[in-house]
Amino acid sequence: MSGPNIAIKNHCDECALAGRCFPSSIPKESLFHVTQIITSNMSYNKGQLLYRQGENTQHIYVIKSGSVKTYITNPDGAEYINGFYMTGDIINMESVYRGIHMNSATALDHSILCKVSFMKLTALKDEFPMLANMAIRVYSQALALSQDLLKCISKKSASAKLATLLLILNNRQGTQNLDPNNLHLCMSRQDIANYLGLATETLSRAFTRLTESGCIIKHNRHSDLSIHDRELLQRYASDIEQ
Amino acid sequence: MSGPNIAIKNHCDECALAGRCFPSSIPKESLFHVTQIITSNMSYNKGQLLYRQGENTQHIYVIKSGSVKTYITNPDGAEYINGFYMTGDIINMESVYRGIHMNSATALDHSILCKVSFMKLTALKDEFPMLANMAIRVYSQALALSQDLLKCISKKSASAKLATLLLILNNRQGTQNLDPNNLHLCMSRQDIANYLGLATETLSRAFTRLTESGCIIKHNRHSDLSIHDRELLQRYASDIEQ
DNA sequence: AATATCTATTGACATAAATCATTGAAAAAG
DNA sequence: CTTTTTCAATGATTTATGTCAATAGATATT
Repeated sequence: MSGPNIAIKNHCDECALAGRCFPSSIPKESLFHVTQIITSNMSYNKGQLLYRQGENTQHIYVIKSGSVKTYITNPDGAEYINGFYMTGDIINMESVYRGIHMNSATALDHSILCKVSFMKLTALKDEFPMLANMAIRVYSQALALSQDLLKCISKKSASAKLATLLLILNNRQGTQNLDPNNLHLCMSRQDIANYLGLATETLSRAFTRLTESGCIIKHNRHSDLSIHDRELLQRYASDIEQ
Repeated sequence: MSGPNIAIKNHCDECALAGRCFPSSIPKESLFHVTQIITSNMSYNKGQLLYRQGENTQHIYVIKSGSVKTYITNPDGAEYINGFYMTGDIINMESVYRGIHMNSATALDHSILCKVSFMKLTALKDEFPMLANMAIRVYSQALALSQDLLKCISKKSASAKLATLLLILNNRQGTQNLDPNNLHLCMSRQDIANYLGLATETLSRAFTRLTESGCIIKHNRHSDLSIHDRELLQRYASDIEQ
């Protein structure tokens, strides 16, 4: 769907993310420097592994389109979802300080990413000091986001957890949808359940509940829904409706 | 307790945290610059509010000693713990990008903090480029840490959650204790329960369980315990023991 | 030192969520 | 187009956790 009809630009000065990405802190006439240190438009299929926890790494990844989940695999096989990321997000920033992937990442949709060497980015930063400011702003935002998502999990009831997640995802998908109430769930029920600390069956019942109460309308079984009564959904999210 | 017998140094070149804090990326002879942009050794009593969510902010805080909790207060009054922080940690980094406190912070013990203006830090960074690298490393580490703590919450059973938290706290307190198995819980049961998404009673029963099974030994009712059977505690943490 | 207050623990019971089993719908494979 | 596989939803039952109530151990106050 997101393939041929969107013209993917190789150069940062033509990229749709321009204002939200690192290059925005660099003068236009110097942008070719950045284009040189990135591997642009890497394409990943749905379900494809981007990287594996424990491997060496020297890059951060910018999601140009699509979506990604990051997760930790325990020795005993259990999988813990760290977060869901989408267009405009930068992933693997937590791995910079040790140079080792702190978690694994898999594409949830067909996704296009840019790969930026943080070594080369550091070098470039000496030439363009604003780049460092940008990096810190991006990091600060990432920290805030990760704390935000935490709210979903510490919530009490299953419906409240799900309602909170739906509101956050809707808020994050923002202007990407035509209808601001539309919501696309790129991850499986199992991923969501895992992330919220619920059994898939319990999650399913929570979906049923939110649907039957009129909060949301499901357009198909998996991924497409719209928020029908936002206020009610917010009440569910704060566990006022039980 | 941590008062008069520990000599608190005002200058960064004399600080015990030297190697782990921002100034470590600056040549010794230039350290006086840093000392000028920090407000050092601010003292907070147990239970004292450091800052409140929503307020304007221009500083990050370095914890020189003591411990701090950060939390979000919902409109409906519910309190969600974001995390527990201790000696060497830097807090409020998530607020840099908007200049507004994203959460509130309260001292859990008598604590001594340094307050660093991030405006002035940015200015100084132009003079000492390594400072930016340090900042990014610190941010990266903070992100990794916040994801680490996430594991506690998404864990299944109450005992598993608690066991995971105890192991993480023990790991983080690290060399601060004489006995590496000793553990000091600076936060209340309610804070822990809130953080783990449990009722205080359920948490209490989890403590009893870990105690009766011989994983841990409690030295008093509240805060002091030691890990007696680490392997068993780790089994509880991965939910192998039910 | 005695009282009051707060916090943690324990017990009894209700309830939400996990588990096991089944059905049904959609997607993938033939 | 049919078959197979995968994934989501639902039902019946068990279990873990939440809730309400009481007790006991600390700390603070008088």
